Amino acid sequence: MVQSATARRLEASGPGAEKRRREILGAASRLFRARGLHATGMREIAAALGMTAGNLYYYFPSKQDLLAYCQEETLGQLLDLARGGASGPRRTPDQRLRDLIEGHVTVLNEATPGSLAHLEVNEVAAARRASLLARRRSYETAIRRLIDAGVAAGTFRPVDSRLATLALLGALNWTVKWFQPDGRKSATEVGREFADLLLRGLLSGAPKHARAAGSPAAAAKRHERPGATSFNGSLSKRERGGSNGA
Amino acid sequence: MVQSATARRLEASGPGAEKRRREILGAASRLFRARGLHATGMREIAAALGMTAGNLYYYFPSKQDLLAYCQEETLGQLLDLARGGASGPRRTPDQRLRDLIEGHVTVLNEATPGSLAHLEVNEVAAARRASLLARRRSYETAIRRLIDAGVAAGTFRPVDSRLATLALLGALNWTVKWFQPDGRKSATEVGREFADLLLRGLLSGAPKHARAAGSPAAAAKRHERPGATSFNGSLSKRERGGSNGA
DNA sequence: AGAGAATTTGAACCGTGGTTCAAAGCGCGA
DNA sequence: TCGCGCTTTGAACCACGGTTCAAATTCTCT
Repeated sequence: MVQSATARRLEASGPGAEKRRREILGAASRLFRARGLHATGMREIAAALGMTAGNLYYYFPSKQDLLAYCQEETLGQLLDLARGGASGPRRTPDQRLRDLIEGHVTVLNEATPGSLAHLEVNEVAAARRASLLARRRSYETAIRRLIDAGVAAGTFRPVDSRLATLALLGALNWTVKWFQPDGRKSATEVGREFADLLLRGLLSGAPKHARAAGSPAAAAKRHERPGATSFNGSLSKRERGGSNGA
Repeated sequence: MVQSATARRLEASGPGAEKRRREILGAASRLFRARGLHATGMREIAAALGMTAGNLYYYFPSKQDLLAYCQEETLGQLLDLARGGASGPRRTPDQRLRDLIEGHVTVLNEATPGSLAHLEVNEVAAARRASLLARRRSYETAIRRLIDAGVAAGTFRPVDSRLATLALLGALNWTVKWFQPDGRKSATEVGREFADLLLRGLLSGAPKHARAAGSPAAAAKRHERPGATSFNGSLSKRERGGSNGA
């Protein structure tokens, strides 16, 4: 009960310590994202920086903390983004939302230090999760308010801002699953197109939208798929790892 | 080298076997989704059905297979959906896309047996992953073609159909992260609103969109956040599990 | 009832991976 | 150069969880 103050002072007090921590965080983040959270071991993270597994524990108390800090980092950047747009002079909600979308994609896919998204939030322990969720909620609220403002101003159609926010965030966060730095488009470009897509939608001219007459989810009702996926197919037991593409 | 044909016949040949497998698959799927793939152990899945861990191996050769089958199942339903819409008489691309969106959300969030999305694809071993990725690609292509068709017909604005598909799928797949069966809206309702949102976008009237004059991602450049997240905060070591909310 | 197959059990095996720790290195001021 | 903290090491610890297996139980058909 008294070890906290004393025992903890022993760890990482030097000048380069903070920088070192950034490096570790960076490597961890990169690996988490590339190979998955559970697939990356502490030894692996350490090896990526030419150091030893046990040495990591001189800078971070646990893997959990590594993950938590990654998320805090990213979340911090996103919140900065949201706040930054808010402080600007008089900009319309749609302009601000555009920038936010573009920035979001950029932060998630190009930012160097901690690029791990909200993904895997439930992997962090309860105590830390609470803080993360609170900040995430804050970010989501910011977006939602922006949409509400747009609706109030008449710029946006009257929509369920909660759902719209969720749809928006889904599209944006999902980018980490497929975006490739050496792909044909930069993160910022993707962000720009996404903004356009989400704000203007797909439809072109005056919507001659007749409510789909057919049965919408009727096809989904075919649950009884006879022998669709036979279980007795060839099953190669055991097989591990390998490189994972996008 | 000769065990395959012989040894495997010993497993699960009875009449109720197939039904049993469905049950297992269902429980696994439910748990995977609720507590996360790695958080759910075989013993847990077994316990959920009142059986024993080792008993599962009488029906499935490995946890990997459990996961793979879950994904195959879901993917199969989605492909059915895509094909179903295609076979219909003369329906416009936007109508078909609407239905597909609605169906997608429904399948992912209400379907009983295997509701695990494309998520976690890289968790399955190489051999099986290949098949899954192929089918997933097939599904994505179907959507993309739908969009292309819509563009060709003039119903949709000229967009990068690849990006549009990705944005769409992101929004849809992300629903599994927040959707709650006992929430205020059913999966189908959510799907319907999403369809509307994605097809029509947020903007209302004639877009008086002046290209955002300000610096778009300028705020994102603030990487040097001074002491924003101090690392020396209180760090509670060790802490495990706990219930995870959405 | 009884034989043989289908199913289930429970305990043990075992690799993996997060974590700890005492014993070195290393750097720098005195 | 000596000493003293900051760092790093490497090996070992240990629990967790997927998996195996031989024995026990249940089911079914005659």
